[in-house]
Amino acid sequence: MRVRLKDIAKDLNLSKMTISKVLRGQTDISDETKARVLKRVKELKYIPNISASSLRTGQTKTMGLVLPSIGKPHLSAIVDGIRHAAGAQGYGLIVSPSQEDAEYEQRQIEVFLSLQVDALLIVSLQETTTFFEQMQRSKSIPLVFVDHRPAGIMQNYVGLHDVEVGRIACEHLIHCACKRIAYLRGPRTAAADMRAKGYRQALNEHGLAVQSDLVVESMHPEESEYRRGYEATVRLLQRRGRPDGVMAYSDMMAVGAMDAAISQAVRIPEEMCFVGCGDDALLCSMRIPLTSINIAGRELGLKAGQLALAAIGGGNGSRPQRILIKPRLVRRKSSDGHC
Amino acid sequence: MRVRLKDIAKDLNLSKMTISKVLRGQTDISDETKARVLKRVKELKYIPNISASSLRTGQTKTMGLVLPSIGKPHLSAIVDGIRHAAGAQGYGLIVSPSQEDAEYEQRQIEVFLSLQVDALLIVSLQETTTFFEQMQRSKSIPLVFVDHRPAGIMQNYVGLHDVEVGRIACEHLIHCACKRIAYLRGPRTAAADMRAKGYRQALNEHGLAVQSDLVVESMHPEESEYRRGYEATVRLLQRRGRPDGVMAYSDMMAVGAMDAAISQAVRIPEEMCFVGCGDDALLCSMRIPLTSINIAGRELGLKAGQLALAAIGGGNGSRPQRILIKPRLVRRKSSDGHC
DNA sequence: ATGAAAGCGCTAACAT
DNA sequence: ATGTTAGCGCTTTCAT
Repeated sequence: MRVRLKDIAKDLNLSKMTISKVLRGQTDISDETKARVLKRVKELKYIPNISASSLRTGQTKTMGLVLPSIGKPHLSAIVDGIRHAAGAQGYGLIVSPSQEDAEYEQRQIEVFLSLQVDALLIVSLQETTTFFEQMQRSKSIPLVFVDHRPAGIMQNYVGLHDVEVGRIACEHLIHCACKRIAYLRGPRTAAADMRAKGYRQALNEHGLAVQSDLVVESMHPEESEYRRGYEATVRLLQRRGRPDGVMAYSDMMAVGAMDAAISQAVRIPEEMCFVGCGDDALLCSMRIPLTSINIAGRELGLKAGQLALAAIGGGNGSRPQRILIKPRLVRRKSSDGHC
Repeated sequence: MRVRLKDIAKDLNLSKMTISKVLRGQTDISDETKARVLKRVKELKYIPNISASSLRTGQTKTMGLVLPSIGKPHLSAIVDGIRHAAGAQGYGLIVSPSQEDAEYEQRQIEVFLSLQVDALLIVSLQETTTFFEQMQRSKSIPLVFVDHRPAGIMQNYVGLHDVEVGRIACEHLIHCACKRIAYLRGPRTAAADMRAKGYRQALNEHGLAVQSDLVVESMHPEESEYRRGYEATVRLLQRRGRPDGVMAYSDMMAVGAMDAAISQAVRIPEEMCFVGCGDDALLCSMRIPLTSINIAGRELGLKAGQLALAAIGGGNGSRPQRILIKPRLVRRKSSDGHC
């Protein structure tokens, strides 16, 4: 049987209350007993039963994070940030992947609720926010949406400043003296639209025309990102007035794009500069090291965690917040020519 | 306040006992009340408090999984398998990343124990197994090591049959009529040694000599895998009697290796075949689609989950098991020439 | 077929 | 400085 407070108490001829007090750092205990208790607790490898204490206190000192998948490098940094924020306040973090399935996501959330987590962070797949509104009607624990925002959201949200992603990438290419900047834009999502907007803004602000045929949509969404980047670039290179700068929605598309250029003997970065997005350690260190937009995932996670903690502490007094993290550019060789 | 059994009971003029029985599918309840209860439970979005029930039953119907990182694609399939096994028996799964930190791993395990999970699955970073032995002395919940095995382990273990990884890759190249097969071997770990062993076995069994200069160690472990694969292959190509088959410890190394070959105008797969390992969807669909060893992560996870469940059910009667999953080859263009 | 009482391990509030 | 009592939400056991 697992060691309980009662066992330690009996062992030391004290009441379990005393042990409990020591463990929670109450001050009305003599230094001597405190030391004795701590010693024995360690020896016996006592591990408190959170279920029991939460029943009494209504707190588990644990936050739950639901995310779509375990395999995406970019989520890793976010998790790390959240974990750091949680740990700093003595909170634990438990995670649950929803396997890219919106319905499964809901079930995971229920698992967390039944485990009595004190706050819930969600990289959600839901398109709308109705499920969460219903949820908050019955039981209201702090809720923080991370990285992905369902439409019409009113709750806490910490995400990426997508307009800035597009703007920063584009401005960098402009500073690299690029005159004809192509954008391999990603899927038709709200986030992708924001990035395209940033791209256009940057061009405008620097007096460059937006040429719509330089913004390339994926023709075959079922293809790999690599191929999509590759083929889009092949087409761009056939254009009269070939682009001298290419920015892509993802690192993988950028890698595909660079390969297309290489295969046509285009020199990088002298003749053409490239910027990816994601700053994936693996992809950016291939062939020609790729300049990329770092999503600042750790900072994002940190902010999300802090927001959750504040909401736990602040009761319902604190109103929903919306925080956008600014990405930053990481320069590498793919754009280091004429900068 | 969250809805409790008592609330539903009051609402329906029943005792909370009756509600509890309905929820757990006891049979001594009239169909009519059962229907009434179920209806109301749904309407009120009742979510049971696992903390409370576990206190009584000693079970949370939840398994915990500790893994080094959230960002590795290969772990994703494993998690999926475990989750599937768990779900099939009505168990929940919660995950916790240890951020590649062995000490942090131990703390995560304690979080799970204090949360009262019914079983623990671990992709461990520990080099030895002493921490776990101590742990099991005080409180013995089922423990399953997954994918990575600390030295001298006596507990349940489900992992990859690493010898087979090396053998299958090598045999495939042999069947592709390769005569001089190089191996870009990975780190100096037990798993990597096993794979090298499989490679040698395959050569021996097919009457090919093991040429030690065809087994390449990473010279600069601080470099990216891509670069290591690239540079190793450049050196191999300078060799008198250049290899006609290359297998690599990872997909990324194989991609680097192929790039090196391409840059020297070697035709793939006509002049040289390549096999990677990991079957990473992204990497294998680049440039020249890469033949790779699929780690069968989902099956691995499934088995691990089932083992954990069996251990929960079987009490301590069931003795530690060791299960090795056989990988399988996924053919793609990089080795599809003269097969 | 339904319900009352007791108790799981812990802690808030109140003695001593 | 230490201990007692009661109760968190649930389920086990035993009535009714």
